[in-house]
Parts: sequence; C-alpha cells; structure tokens
Amino acid sequence: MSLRSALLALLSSGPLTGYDVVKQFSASVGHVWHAPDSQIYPELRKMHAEGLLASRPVPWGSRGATKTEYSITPEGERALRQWQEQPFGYVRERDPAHLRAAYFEWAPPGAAAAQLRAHIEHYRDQRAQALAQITALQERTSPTLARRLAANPEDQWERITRFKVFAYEGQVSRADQEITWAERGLRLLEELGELGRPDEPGTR
Amino acid sequence: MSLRSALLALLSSGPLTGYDVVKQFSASVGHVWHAPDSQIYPELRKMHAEGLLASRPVPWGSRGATKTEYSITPEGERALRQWQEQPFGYVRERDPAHLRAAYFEWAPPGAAAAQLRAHIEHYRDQRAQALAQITALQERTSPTLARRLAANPEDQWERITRFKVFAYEGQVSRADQEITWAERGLRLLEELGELGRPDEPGTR
DNA sequence: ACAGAATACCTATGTACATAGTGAGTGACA
DNA sequence: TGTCACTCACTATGTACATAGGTATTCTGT
Repeated sequence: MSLRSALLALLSSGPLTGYDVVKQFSASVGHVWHAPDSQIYPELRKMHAEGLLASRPVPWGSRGATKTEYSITPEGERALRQWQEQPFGYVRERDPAHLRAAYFEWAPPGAAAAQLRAHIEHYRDQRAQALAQITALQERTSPTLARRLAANPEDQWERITRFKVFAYEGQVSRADQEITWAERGLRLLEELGELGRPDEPGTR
Repeated sequence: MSLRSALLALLSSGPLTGYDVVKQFSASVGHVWHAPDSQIYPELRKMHAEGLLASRPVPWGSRGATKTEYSITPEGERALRQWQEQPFGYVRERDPAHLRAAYFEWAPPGAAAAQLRAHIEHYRDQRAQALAQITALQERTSPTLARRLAANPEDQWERITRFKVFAYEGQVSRADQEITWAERGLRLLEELGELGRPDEPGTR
C-alpha cells in the first residue's frame, strides 16, 4: 500500500499526466520508494476507480490523441492523512548482504572480500545520491519541491523542506553505517588471513 | 533466490525434516532472512526436484505415516559456493519509514512524533534480539551453531562463528543508526514546535 | 523526404511473498 | 472415553513487484 501513498504524496503538489507521474516519481519520491512504470500506470487507474484521483483527458499531438491527467481528490487527501496516522507493520528482516556474510565460510577465496568491496561501492553511490538530493532541496533547485512549495503557504515552506531533508539524511547515515560495517568485515577477513589464502572449508 | 540459499546454508550443517527446517530456520537464518513456512515447504520440494536436496522418508507416529527428511547434495553445496561467488543486484530503496518522514507535513498533529517513537521502539527490540543472538553464538549456546561446528573441523570453528557474529553486528549497528535518526527527527519536530501545536497544513 | 531517435503511454507474464487456512497424529489429564 | 493442547506437515489465494516487452507520436538531421 506504500506505492499508493507515494503516488498520493507526489500528486498532492498538483496534477500530472501519467507519463509525468512516472518521470517525476523516479526523480523524487522514487529515491525513497522505488517503483517501475509498469506498476505505476495500473495503480493510477485503480486509484482513479476508487475515487482517490480525478482524471481529465488532455489532447496530445495533432491527431486527436489524448493523455490522461490525474489530480488528487479530497478523498485522496483524506487517505494521505489517514496513512500518516496509522502505525505501520514493519517488514521482516530480509537482507541478502547480511545473509551472505553469515555464511562466508562457504565463499571461495577472495569472494567474501569482493562482496564487501561491492557493498562499500554501492553505498558510496547511494550516499552521494542522497547528498545530491539534500543540496537540491536546500538550494531550491528541485523542480518537484518548487511545485510543492508554490502550492503551499509560505510559512510552511521551511517545514516541508526540512522533512524531506530529514528523510534523505536517514539514507545518508544508513549508507555510512553500511560502509563502516563492510570495512569492519574486511578487517575481519584480513585478521583471519583471508585475503589470499587458498583454503577450501565447509566441506564435511 | 535468497530463500533458496538460506535453506541450503541451513541444511549444510546436516539433514533435517521439513518441520525441523521450518523451526530451525526461524531460530537462526530467519533472523537475517525471514520466511514463512508456507514458502519453505514448497521451496524444499522444488529444490529436491532440481537435485539440490536429497530426501528420505522417515516414519512418524505408529500408523505408518512418514515425514520427509532433506539433506544437501553435492550439487546443493556447489550451488551454495556459487551463490557466494556471484555478485548480487542490490534491491532498490523501498522504505516505508523514510517515505512517511518525507511527507510528514501531511501528518495530523502528534502523528509524526508517534511514528518516530514507534520506530525507536521497533529498533530497540531488533537491537536486543541481535545482541542476544551474538551472546548465544559466542557462548556456544545456540543449538544450530553446535550442529554446524560438529560437522566441521575444529580449526574452522572460530572462523565460522565470527562470520555469524559479524552479520548480527551489522544488524545491531543498523538498529543503532535507525534509533539515532528517529531521535534526530523528534528533535526536529520539537524545534518546529510540533509536539503539541494543532495546525492543519498542506491543504491547498 | 525519409530514417532514426526520443517522447509518451502502456500491457503481459511470472515469481516472491503475505495471509490465512487445513488436517492428521500424540500425550496428558479428568 | 473424551477433549485439550501441542506437534507435524502442508495447501490455497491474493498481491506487490520484476522483467520484458509493445505501439503510437513527434523531433532531428540529412
């Protein structure tokens, strides 16, 4: 149900056509809740059917073709608020990286270290991306934020912006934590003499 | 495909009946990769069909009923090693807590703080659980670990144990990070005067 | 004038997972 | 002898999501 909320949140800053939803999604909310377009289009239609969104055909091209523009309805806004109200069930632990690490004794020589290095790489990227988002928010470079602020009274701007920054800060510190963990892992491997030793373990 | 690997990892310490797989799973690997029994039983059968597991009927009860005992085959062990070798695609960001936080401006008064407090609560639990696992590993209280060590030469014991501890340490520091983040969020709300102010924002 | 790229908008299909059951055997006690 | 709780072993069903297409329309270069 989070995709639904993410879409409502996106559309709460103003109407968008399906295609624009997809585009803006991946450039904003998508950083915190990824979804492919193949999931977005049907969901929009479903939400429309349930009255959370209104739709309006917009002419496109010269041959009478149309695209659909969606906008949030009062009921959609109610759903958004309600979503923020109700506590959510946490998803169960399910982490491929930790799973692998727990059974590194099965990794061929070098493979464990390679995994950890890839882990670090990945989270360095994530970190950089999140930081870029934060700067874009703080310097008001983000077009999605601009739309949203324009749709709200000025005394709310600070508040709205800081919540988004706060969310991305969470991603930054999570990335930091993952990097630190993986580095500790590399040190562990080193300590076990596992960065070059060709040894086959685990075979009962 | 991670469930598959988790099951192979579990069975690599010795044969188990379906039921015991389910039980031991949730007491060990399950902490790092959760799966319900309804997913485990069919997967075991599939893995058996593909030759990763061998099966043997074990009599159960007095009326000739049987249960199935699964054990890992050489091919299963090969799959385990291969899994550790190949790099994995990281799953896309998809975090309900961050998503909510990014749109806290829609939260009714008090709801944002409540979310963050629940977040802290949840990760305190997680943290405690992971720590308990670590102690169980280090003091050799864990029956699953005992089985595994018994199936391996003594000079591997340290190594095997430390990998598992390392994985759980990752959970601990992740939990710590989440708690810190949520606490920062509470401070932000306080700064914005949002722990009691009845104010309706976001309504365009 | 036409090719090719880019834009705009979808659809189909399969799988992983959640949720919620079912039903048979055992042991213990009242 | 009945019923209760517990162990053991599954099955059914729906949804979220990934992967991989497809088909118009407009734009750009030559």
